[in-house]
Amino acid sequence: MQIQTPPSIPPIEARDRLVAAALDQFTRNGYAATSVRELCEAAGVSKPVLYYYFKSKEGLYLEIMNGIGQLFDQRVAELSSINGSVRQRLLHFFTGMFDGASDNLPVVKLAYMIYFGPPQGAPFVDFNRFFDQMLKIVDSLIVEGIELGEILQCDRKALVWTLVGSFQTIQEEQICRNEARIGHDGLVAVINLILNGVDPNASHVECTRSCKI
Amino acid sequence: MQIQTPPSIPPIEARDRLVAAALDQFTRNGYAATSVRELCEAAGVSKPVLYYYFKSKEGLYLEIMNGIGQLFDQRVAELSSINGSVRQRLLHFFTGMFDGASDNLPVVKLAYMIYFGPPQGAPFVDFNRFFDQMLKIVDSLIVEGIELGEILQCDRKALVWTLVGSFQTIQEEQICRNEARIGHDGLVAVINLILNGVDPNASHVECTRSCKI
DNA sequence: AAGTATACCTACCGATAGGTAGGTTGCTGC
DNA sequence: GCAGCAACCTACCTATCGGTAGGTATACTT
Repeated sequence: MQIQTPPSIPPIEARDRLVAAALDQFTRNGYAATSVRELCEAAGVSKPVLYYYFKSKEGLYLEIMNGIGQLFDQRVAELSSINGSVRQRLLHFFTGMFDGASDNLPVVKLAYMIYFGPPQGAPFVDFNRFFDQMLKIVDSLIVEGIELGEILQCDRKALVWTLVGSFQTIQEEQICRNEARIGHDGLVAVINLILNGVDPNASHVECTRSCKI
Repeated sequence: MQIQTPPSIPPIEARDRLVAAALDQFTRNGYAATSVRELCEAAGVSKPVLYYYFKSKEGLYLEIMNGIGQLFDQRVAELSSINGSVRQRLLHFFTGMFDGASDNLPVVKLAYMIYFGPPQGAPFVDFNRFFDQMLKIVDSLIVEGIELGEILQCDRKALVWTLVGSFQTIQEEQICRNEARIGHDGLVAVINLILNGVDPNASHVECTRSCKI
């Protein structure tokens, strides 16, 4: 069988090389600005091979979208099964999502590009469900925290958006900067600062304010 | 002069119609997936007219990018000239940026698309300066707040990222959802929740915690 | 040995891309 | 009145697009 593998490409299957090339090229250039010719050159195959495995450019794109969805679902499942205080579970959830994203930066970068960017003629993929699911999980944990007296009665919606919003922007910093100015440790500091602000046992967390009673 | 203006387009100059069409089409479809033909059809002119005014597709794109930069700079200047407490100035700054963005959603949407998306063959435009400038302004205000005793000594970097991160995600919600689940009032609630958490005079803002001294 | 399936190939298709050549019309200034 | 300019036009250019037709080579099954 003729295998026209350029020496620099490891001997993986043509199909996998196409997926890898597509992830890379779609992240770098976007859907519309990435040609089938470029994808096949990067994968070291001819164009009919792409059509043989994926039926179309769009088919290859959807293959990658399905992969992203599965990655996210798997990660969320992994992070929903620890015990501890609500604060511990919130920290575990956020840092787990953050580290998972940092280990898959190209995939996450593509997901953000699609979330914020225009379709570019690509088939529609609704990434809102990722964000929505995060809001839901964090809200559940906050409800539990309030019920257990770990979190002050406060504007729950504001607290959810503060936590998820901070997380989101720190994650975005990893994607949009070559050298991120804040990372895992900064995320932990942010989550702690927020939760310290709504902690009923404030003296427990180094309250420096002089309380007026 | 032959003006082939479709009846639905108000009689504004061809150049302005091209800019408006380009903003709309680049936001909807992205740079690469928007053809010169589509732009000219939307503007009601023939292709040479675009080349007459902007020299190229790229030239039209850069015209819009310059406009975005100027809008942002003007807005920041407007919001930097009020008096009041640090909290009042922070609220004014964030709500002013938010309302300014809400009044120019297509422009902000395009800016986000470019910030998160790939170049798509478009000339590079560095939108980091917008985000960087926000970080800087908020950090200055927090430094002042700590000096004035309005804000507790705390992890300043964490506080900056919490405030700007929450703002950013709430603004992103306006862009990515047809019906945003949080808006101006939610933003105010979030900023207040964060600042309440680092307020030295906690009882002043309805502290419900029982302090242990 | 022959037929079938898989995994690839080259050559080519019609359509559209970004862009230009060469032109027309109306207005303005001299 | 005419030259020059601004603001537009049609017709056309080359290059590349997404995709297919028709094929080859190898391995496997009968």
